[in-house]
Amino acid sequence: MTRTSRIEPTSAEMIADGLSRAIHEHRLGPGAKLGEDEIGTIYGVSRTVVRAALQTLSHQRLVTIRRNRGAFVASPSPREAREVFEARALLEPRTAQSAAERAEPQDIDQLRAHIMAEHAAIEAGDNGRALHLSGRFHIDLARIADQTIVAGFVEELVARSSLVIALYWRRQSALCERHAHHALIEAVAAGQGARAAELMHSHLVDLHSALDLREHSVPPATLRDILT
Amino acid sequence: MTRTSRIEPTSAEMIADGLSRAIHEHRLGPGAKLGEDEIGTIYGVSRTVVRAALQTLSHQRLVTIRRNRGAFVASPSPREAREVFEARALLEPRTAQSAAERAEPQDIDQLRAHIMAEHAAIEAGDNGRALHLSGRFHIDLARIADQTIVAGFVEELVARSSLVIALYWRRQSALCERHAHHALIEAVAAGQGARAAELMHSHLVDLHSALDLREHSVPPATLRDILT
DNA sequence: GGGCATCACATCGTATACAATCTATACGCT
DNA sequence: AGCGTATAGATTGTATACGATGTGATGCCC
Repeated sequence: MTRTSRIEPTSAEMIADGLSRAIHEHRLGPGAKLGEDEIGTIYGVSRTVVRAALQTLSHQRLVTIRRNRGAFVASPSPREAREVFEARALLEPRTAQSAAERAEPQDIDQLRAHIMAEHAAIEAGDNGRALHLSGRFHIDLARIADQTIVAGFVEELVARSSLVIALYWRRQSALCERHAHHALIEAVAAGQGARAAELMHSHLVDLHSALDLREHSVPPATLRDILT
Repeated sequence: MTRTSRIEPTSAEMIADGLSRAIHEHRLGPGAKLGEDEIGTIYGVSRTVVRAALQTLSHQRLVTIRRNRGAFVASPSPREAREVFEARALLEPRTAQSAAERAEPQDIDQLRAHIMAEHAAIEAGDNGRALHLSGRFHIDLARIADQTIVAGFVEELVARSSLVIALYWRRQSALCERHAHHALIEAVAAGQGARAAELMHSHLVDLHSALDLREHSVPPATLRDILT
């Protein structure tokens, strides 16, 4: 969610947001074609605006644009997948630590609300939404840490993680997350920076180890795309 | 330098690159207006393409786009400036360490070549180019570390650092850089990861402390912009 | 003379039109 | 039949046109 202006979100931003959410919630999978005319018709705008939105998503690495061929939902290679989690393991323990050191009571409330919504989504069987909220938790943590720039990086990495999970997730257990996030909140609420960092690190390692990074388990939409 | 395709760089990419270099080399200062028509005339393309280029730069945070007002070279606030160097201090020691652990002889040669070119630029009094090369040094180090994603972040941060330096640089001494980069190469060449990380950290702290982050020392190009 | 409304101009935002490129089907050849 | 080529359709890349929104100046009123 790249929020450039606070009020009146540009139409291009709205479209980018819509597509972004669809990708996050796995309604659009890696490799899906994003035709300009098609999207334009759906949102009732011209291709000009759609192109701007697709370019935005392309810069966030959520979408791959291939010259004269169009835009597709990105499908990260195993290598990219590994790097995404390496980068997160580098950044997020620090944001968790800073968050623990600076968190105000209202921040804690916000985080707890997040977790509750996440649990609700899981109960309701809405896995897409649960995943989305789970990501937001990490982003909000970075925001609380009061490090805008790093928070931006984390946001991008979380988005890409969603694609990685869509491609390489091994088991369906989102349960481990519950405990991890809960323990994190406790540490943050208690102002235990070092512990928060440690918990975040092991949480990310857990996530990483739940991936099966052997060759594409699910080959992208069309076989042709791989060979092209 | 966002190199999406290896051959045939898109016209939009060429324009973005051109503007990017101009900004890096301080030929375009923070606050400078980037009119679409003006740029389009210069490069001989329509506004459509220019807009795509400006959007790219905007996503890299090198340019700020204000709705219905146009694009301007970004002028980072003191807070942003601080965060840029904080983020670098978080990322780059690690890339330096990895680089030291993985560097091949050819990588060392490349780094040395960079330094020599940098010195040459300084001797020639071409400060803009020297600054640009100095930035490339950090980016190449991240590349050698074989961490594409983190390297991308570093690239963005280096670019933004260039703006920060344009706004907040206190003394004109680029001499300290010489020693710092030289020492870094030695550590990398010797495979001393821990030492490389340490050197990188203190190098960045040095850079940061050479800034004067009290209010905008140099008000942006047009006075009105501040008041708006 | 200072402040405010109004108007002309410049610039941006979006839609549309045309050209370039790619995809896919159909045809002819070996 | 298999394979390569040609042609038609679809999709993207770029340019142009028009409407919307700011910018700056002029002129009026106080």
